[in-house]
Amino acid sequence: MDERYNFKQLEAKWQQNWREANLYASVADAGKPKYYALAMFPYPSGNLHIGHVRNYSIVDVIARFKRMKGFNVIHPMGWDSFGLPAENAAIKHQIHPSDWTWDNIANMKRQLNEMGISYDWDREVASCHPDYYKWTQWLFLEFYRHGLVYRKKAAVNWCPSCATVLANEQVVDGACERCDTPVTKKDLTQWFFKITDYAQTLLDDLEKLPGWPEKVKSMQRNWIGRSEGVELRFQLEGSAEDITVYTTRHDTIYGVSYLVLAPEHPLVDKLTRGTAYEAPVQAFVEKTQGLNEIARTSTETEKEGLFIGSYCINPLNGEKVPIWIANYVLMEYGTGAVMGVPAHDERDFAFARKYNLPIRVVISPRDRELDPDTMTDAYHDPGIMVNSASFNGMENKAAMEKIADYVEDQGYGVRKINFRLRDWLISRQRYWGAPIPMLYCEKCGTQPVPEKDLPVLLPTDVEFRPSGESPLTTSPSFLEATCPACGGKARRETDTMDTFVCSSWYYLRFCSPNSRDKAFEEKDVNYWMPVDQYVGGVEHAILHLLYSRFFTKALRDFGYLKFDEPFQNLLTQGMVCMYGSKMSKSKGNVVSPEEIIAKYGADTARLFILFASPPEKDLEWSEQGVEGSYRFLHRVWRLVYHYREMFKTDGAGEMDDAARSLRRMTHVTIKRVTDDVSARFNFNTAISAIMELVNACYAYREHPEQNPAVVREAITALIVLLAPFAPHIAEELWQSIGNGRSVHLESWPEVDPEALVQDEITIVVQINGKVRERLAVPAGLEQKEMETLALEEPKIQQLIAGKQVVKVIGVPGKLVNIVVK
RNA sequence: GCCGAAGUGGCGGAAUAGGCAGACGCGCUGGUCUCAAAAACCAGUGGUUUUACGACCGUGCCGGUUCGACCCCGGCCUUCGGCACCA
Repeated sequence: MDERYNFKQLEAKWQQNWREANLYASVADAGKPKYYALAMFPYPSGNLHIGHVRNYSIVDVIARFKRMKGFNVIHPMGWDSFGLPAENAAIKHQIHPSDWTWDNIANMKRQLNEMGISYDWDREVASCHPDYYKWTQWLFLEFYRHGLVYRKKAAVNWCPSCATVLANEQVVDGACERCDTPVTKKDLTQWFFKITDYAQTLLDDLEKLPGWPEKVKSMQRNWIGRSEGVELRFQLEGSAEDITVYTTRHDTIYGVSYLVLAPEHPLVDKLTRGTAYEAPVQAFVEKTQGLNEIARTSTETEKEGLFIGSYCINPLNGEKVPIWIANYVLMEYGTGAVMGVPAHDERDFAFARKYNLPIRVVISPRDRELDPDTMTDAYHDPGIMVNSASFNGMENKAAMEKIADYVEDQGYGVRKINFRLRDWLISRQRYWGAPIPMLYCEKCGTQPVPEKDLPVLLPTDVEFRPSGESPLTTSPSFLEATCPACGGKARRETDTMDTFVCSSWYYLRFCSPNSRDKAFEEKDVNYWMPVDQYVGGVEHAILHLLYSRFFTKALRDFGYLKFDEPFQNLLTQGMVCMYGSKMSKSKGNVVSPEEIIAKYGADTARLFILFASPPEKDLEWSEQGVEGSYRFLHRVWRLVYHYREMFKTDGAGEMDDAARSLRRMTHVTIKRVTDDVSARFNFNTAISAIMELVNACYAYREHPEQNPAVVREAITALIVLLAPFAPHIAEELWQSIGNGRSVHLESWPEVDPEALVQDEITIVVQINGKVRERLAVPAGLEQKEMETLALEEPKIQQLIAGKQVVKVIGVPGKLVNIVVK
């Protein structure tokens, strides 16, 4: 054994050894309990960043721990390798996206191996490989077959910089989530996944996920945005047509003083064409549409509108209601038409005041009367119905049900549940993605590519320059196809799929990565799935995690899966920060994992990152902290080195107090580390417990009488406990104390309850809740005896002298509190 | 506006079921070793006060429950995150 810890040589040695032994391969085995540990697979940008290191270190600890606990662990890794950066690099550097991507994958795989992460590389997948995207396309066709894919023309989000459309989920504050460019609207015919069919289930089943952070669940609830209300028809005056509005406040229908249409509403043109209102209305519509998404949907934007010259009839009270258009009504939500109730809605109130529209109170607070002329705010609290015909005097909450019943009975409208969630737009006008496997035949119309013709391969003869159209349109060989129905000429769909489609099912492919004739084998998937522990950044709280849940539910309904949630437990790891803000190239506060590993080694890097903060919290990077972890590993090394000879004999020594105390420490540490790792994923406290054991060993080293058996037990436990966190040094030390088999194949140590027993414990004596004295007492002392002992203590006697003891509270094993007056 | 999370030494953080606040690490101070330094090892390290023993204060703020509150309850403040002219 070397006297010094030489991480460089030892880490390389063991990485090679583990690879050659294929130590982390996983094989389905119905006789063993399985455990699926998964980190969100990365986009192969070329280099591992520190966030990856954190993510993969966390999952690696879990995987290694579960393996040692006897689980059949699957811990795969792959590449989310379609996407824009490859294409941008191709344009910039004249490299093919494929070459760029595969080079990056090779480099990142090397970096991951240098981290010592225990992946089963036999299961590696890359979403840009034809063997993978063949099945992405197959899934698309399955969804199509089941009516969950459709094509429609819609005003869609367009990112001018990325030159492609985006899903709603990819628009953040009106800007592209990738490049921050403000998104514009474009009318395009695009492919959609009907995720809205699953809105209710996606919402309800969040209840089945107690292992998910509340935060992520609430984000998904917000995004799905369920609301219960009523769709109500207003007859147009002097016409058979009507306008349907959606409202969640049908208790206020008697307070309607106007009706507002979205400027894009189809009736607007119809009602104003050829009237005096046509010109001003058109001007208004153009002005509103000129606004970008941010201005259009901001609460700050001044509410503006225009009367369009028509009236309709309030079905409940027969009143004539003027029809307006306004910038605050959105065509995309509900019916694109709302009723204006100024007395009870903030926006309507502001609008009515501005344009002098009547305000009628229909819900009155119990303690005062509202005066429409002097009100300064809309009233939206509960109250009593007024000015509402037969509903007067009712609680508005109760009236809501009654009015909904009435509306339905009279045929004025129906109860309606609305969702904010939109269908998922998956077409992308870019090259580096899975081609959408559809054909257009002049005779037969839209035709799916037959399964036997999959994959629809990406052509190589394409022009990458972004033009707003898919680069695939520049490849004649790709465009021309044969109609599977009539054998005539057909044209291929040239858009590719959103990369989130690829990442919505990769966790299934990991179960059967090499299956040639199926996306995944049912027996594999039903053995390994669901994922027991999923770990990744919170930035995917909605996007990837919602899409994956949708895929799993749909595939269950198609009959391919037996479960309906893909990820049992989810951990969203915190960001890695430096100088208080997230590491990013633009802020210039990045540290390179490669440099850290070169300087300190992978074990140090892992240890620091796990020790500095619990996994779900943000982590402040500190080079001094890294050095502390490095020092600790040296300290462990020297300790084992010091005791190396003791492993060459099997002699025991006398069990004196010091030996007993070290043995106790060993087992306390086993208990603490086990609890911290299994129950809480608090790796920081697990590591601190290991550090305390090391400190205890150093203290014991000074003791004149050494007990080799106790030392061997402590050191053995230390190395095994350290193995999930710092796998290389643990392996080296393990072998250097005479073990031939890998430490990573060892069983997790068991706590010996005998070792935890103490003869004497320290209790605290409080007077009025303040600690006044500490007493050493025999363990297991009865409450009464403990109280007596505390009261007899001279110092306590002195402190309570002359005072009246009101009460004595004894908590066995902990403390005695004496209440005095 | 609605929903969610957080607030503890100089710093990262601990306190797992209401029972010793500050584990562990960083930093700092002192010591040992050394010609010297580094490394290593040992000791100390919340604040105020005291020669000292000790005493008092202390977990964002105000109040409550309790023998006892970082922890539970009520009300605020601040920071971060999500949703938001969603009808």
